[in-house]
Amino acid sequence: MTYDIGWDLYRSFLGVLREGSLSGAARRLGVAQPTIGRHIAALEEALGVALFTRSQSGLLPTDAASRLVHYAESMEAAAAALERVASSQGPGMRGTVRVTASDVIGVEVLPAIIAGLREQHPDLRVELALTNKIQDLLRREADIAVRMTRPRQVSLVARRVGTIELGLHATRRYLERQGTPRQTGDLARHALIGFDEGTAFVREAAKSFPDFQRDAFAISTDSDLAQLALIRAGAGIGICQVGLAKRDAALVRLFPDQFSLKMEIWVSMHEDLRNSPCCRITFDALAEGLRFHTDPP
Amino acid sequence: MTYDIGWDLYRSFLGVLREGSLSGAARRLGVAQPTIGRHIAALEEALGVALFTRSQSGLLPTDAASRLVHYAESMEAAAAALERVASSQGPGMRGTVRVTASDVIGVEVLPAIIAGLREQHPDLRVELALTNKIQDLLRREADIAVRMTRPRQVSLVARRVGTIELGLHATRRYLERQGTPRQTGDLARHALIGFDEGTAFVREAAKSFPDFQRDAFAISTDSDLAQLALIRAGAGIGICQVGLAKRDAALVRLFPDQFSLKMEIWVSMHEDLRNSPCCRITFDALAEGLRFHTDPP
DNA sequence: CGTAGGTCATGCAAAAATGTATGAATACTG
DNA sequence: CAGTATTCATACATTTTTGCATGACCTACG
Repeated sequence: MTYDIGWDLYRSFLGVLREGSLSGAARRLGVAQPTIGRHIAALEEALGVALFTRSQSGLLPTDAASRLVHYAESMEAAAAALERVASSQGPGMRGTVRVTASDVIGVEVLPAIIAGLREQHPDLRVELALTNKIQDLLRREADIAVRMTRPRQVSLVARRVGTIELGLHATRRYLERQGTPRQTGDLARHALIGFDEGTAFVREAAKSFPDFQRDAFAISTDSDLAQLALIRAGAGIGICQVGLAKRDAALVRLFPDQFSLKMEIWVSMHEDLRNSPCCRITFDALAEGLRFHTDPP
Repeated sequence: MTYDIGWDLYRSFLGVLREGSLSGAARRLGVAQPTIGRHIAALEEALGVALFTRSQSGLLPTDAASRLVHYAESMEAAAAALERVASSQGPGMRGTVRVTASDVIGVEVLPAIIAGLREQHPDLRVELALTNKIQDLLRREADIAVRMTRPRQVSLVARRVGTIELGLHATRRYLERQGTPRQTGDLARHALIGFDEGTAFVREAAKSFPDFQRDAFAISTDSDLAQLALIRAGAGIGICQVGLAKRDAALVRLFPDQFSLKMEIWVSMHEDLRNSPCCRITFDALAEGLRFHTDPP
């Protein structure tokens, strides 16, 4: 039934969706622009559906095309997973493992763990996908996920490695210049660093802290990394992980009793991957490394 | 990263896995045999892994290849789902819906429901995949599943439509010839129709009925349809759905009190498909039709 | 308002993939 | 045990696909 449409057409389709133009997709896929154009035409012909409205400035996906994105992405994820598994065949601990985590964890915590892991296993490749969007382990968009929430899906092996505490911080230097707030109400007179839109979790959590609200923020960004960098640069007072702040002698924690937010850290992967030595050893290394970094559960 | 391996290679790879030979895959995919051979060679080259051991009688997948099957199947399922969604674009109730169910349900119950549905919506195509293996709705191997167990996966919409009772049956004619067993112990002297290997569920259920055990079966098959046909043909005494037996005046139920097994019937689909008119209307038609056919939950 | 940089579409040549035909080796079968 | 029907591999012709070059068009910008 599906044997008359070449799968390469779907690859080109996805490329055009990603890049928004035939030319862009051609560059990305390493082929010529007319080739992509012909692929799209062939696919539209085969499916009997218009996928894009052509224009000189690019191609705009139709509603029909938008409804098909997900499936093309599934194919891509499966192809990528297949390649990763294939790369891990052969003797020794060789192969590629794709790990997803949040920005901050990925930048501040994981590098040391991964470095240690790769020191022991030089043939192990690690792909680090940093995003706050939860990637789908079932679709194998990633092999291993480090997340702040308990995974709900079945057929995942998940381990709770510890908890991370968030707290209000600023640099010593900032506080010397601007004065140290004595009570939470004083925060209103300070440069607060906060979120812009924020995730559902963040918005919910913020409700508990009436002095740390959106309209009070002097600087707001949804990049957790930028918030951390701003705090470190002495731009003001913001929230970051207590564990990270402790490493940095220049950072001071404020109102540790009133401002405290604890999150569980989970490492999870698809249960099928238990038999994959690479994934398993990476899983264990992440769990152990994070256990060391975090507070006990 | 995955942009140097054409997806068509995976399609050929899957074809060879399915058919066990280059020639077979070529026939299935509608191309020539050397083409498939070159595809496999190219894929092995690109992945750096031997996928098959060649022989004159066909190709034997290596362990490495076996570990990759799943991902190629995922791609195939995604491609098929994409095509189905594409086919449902456009005005009116048009499109293709893939329904999976067990053999017996699919042969004895669903045809009437599907016929009625298609009478109302002639442009609706239905693919009926009959298998006792639970197809993965998340991978979109099917759009809608009719199953005897409550689906455990999240992100599925599931409706319990009723219960089905299984009981011991035989034809009136058989009983006239061989005599009607008066007590369950008499069954040992009869031609019992039962399962061969059976599923985990069946083996578990069978434990409750000491007189209906594997070593007592005169005829055994794992095809539920064959069992039903054998009962109808008067070959002996076997288990079938009470609802089906009632339709057939020639069938008599035995030991309705001692032999009774009730199963819940669930209709489920991926929650994303609620927005697909075709899937939704098929889902509703199946739920309503099955509700009519089954006993209340 | 003209230039620069981007887009897609088209004609033609080159390259690549495919198909056909054939050979060699194995497995089944009467 | 010979004959038939498989299989995969190879050589060569053909078709298909792709790439290149170009033109037409739109947008942005000085």
